[in-house]
Amino acid sequence: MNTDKQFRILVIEDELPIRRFLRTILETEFTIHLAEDGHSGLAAAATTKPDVILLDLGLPDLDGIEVIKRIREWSAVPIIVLSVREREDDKVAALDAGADDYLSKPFGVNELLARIRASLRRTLLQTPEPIFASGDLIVDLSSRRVTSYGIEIPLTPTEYDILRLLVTHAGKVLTHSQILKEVWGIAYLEQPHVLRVNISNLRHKIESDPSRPKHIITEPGVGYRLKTSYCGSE
Amino acid sequence: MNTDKQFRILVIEDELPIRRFLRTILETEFTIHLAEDGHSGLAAAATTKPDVILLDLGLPDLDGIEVIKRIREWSAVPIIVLSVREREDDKVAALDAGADDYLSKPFGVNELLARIRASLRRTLLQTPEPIFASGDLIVDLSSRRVTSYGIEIPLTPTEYDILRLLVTHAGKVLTHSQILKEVWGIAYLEQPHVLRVNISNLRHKIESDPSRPKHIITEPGVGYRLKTSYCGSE
DNA sequence: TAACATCTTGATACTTTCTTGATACTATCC
DNA sequence: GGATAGTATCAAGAAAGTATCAAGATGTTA
Repeated sequence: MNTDKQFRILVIEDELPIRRFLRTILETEFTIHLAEDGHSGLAAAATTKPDVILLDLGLPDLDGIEVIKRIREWSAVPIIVLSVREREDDKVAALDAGADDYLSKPFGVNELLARIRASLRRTLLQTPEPIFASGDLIVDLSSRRVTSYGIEIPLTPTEYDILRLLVTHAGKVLTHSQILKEVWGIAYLEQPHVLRVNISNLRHKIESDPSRPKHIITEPGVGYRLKTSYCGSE
Repeated sequence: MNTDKQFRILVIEDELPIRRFLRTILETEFTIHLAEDGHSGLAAAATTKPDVILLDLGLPDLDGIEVIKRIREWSAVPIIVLSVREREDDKVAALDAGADDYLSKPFGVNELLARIRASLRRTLLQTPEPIFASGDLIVDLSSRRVTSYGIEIPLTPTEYDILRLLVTHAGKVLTHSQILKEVWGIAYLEQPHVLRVNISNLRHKIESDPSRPKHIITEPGVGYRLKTSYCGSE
């Protein structure tokens, strides 16, 4: 969240006329960033750290629902969907994927502005940074980077999924079944072995002494927990 | 925010058929409270502490905008406006008064449900879970952590299960059989010994003087009780 | 197809937790 | 005081859960 009065809005929209139109009506009140497809939109969401995202569902390269999910992996920024799709199913899918609001085109300018204001008002109170830091370990969910003592650590997709889950619930215990369900799906609920192997591998990458973990704590009989604000010397 | 799965929804709507309709579609998933005019709606908002309010703008006694403003004076509960008014000015006025969303009648049932879920999801992120605190002892059920004098205490699954049971019924006496049934299952009903051993172990971890327990009180011949708001020196 | 990274699975060593029996303590009643 | 019923503690073996290595399976890329 930006502290000055000028909030940032990211517009992800492939049609040039609408992009221009949105910029015109928004730029007097907000700082505008524009992206014309899903991939550059995702990149811009990470780099420009907008306070609100306006998203068109019909992008040329990525499905809009997919864009919402990918952003929701690391950010709680308000997402307002703008779409020509009027079908209720589309609205439900977008909202359940993590969108905050859904406006059908054509929409009224003042209504859009009012809905943006409503979103901003809600998030003014709270917005945690999507960066987890604890001692030597830094996990930046927006850029998908993990570093320890400043050195970048390459993680496999599965390892990163586990770590992301732990980071988004840092400090809390996640049960084996919770992790298995989120990372592998419900079919793997009864296979804690695969989780243990991956936790072991993860520890060998991010812990300085894997046999005495400082970050990923085992809660015997229950699950694992990512320790918050670990500060060396113990 | 309610901790159980059943969220509360307050419907403020003067037309009986719509009230009935909303109750029908919502009551399988939520606990529903109904109010038929502005004044009783405001009163109900204060007494029932809903997690979401559905508000009709066209009430007989008070203007809907006025209702939103009055609620916003003391509460941040999500308000979703349901209205036949299609004019953009009405939407802007409602949103700027503090409404979170605006749905024009007639609306799709699934869209309404999705927008309710979106509102609940947002508020779920920012409301911290309640914790139990009594003197030196702090039990945080949401992160499964127990601390005494700020020092984290590792508990075994069984010990934690017992303590959780005591915390969720803090102050009340739990009989031996109740605890045995909940923690070990009905097969262990006649084995109070295993419970005693675990209570003893638990006390040695969380009591500063296990032979004179301040937290887990023995009720001879009955069971055990977790003392609430113990504040030292007694 | 080869080279590479990743995932799954099995075997094994290791650690923690649970259960059980023996024993000691405490309060109450006679 | 002694008996009794209920309670508390200790310690050791059994059971359950956990960590690690490494080989085979799978999939991806050039």
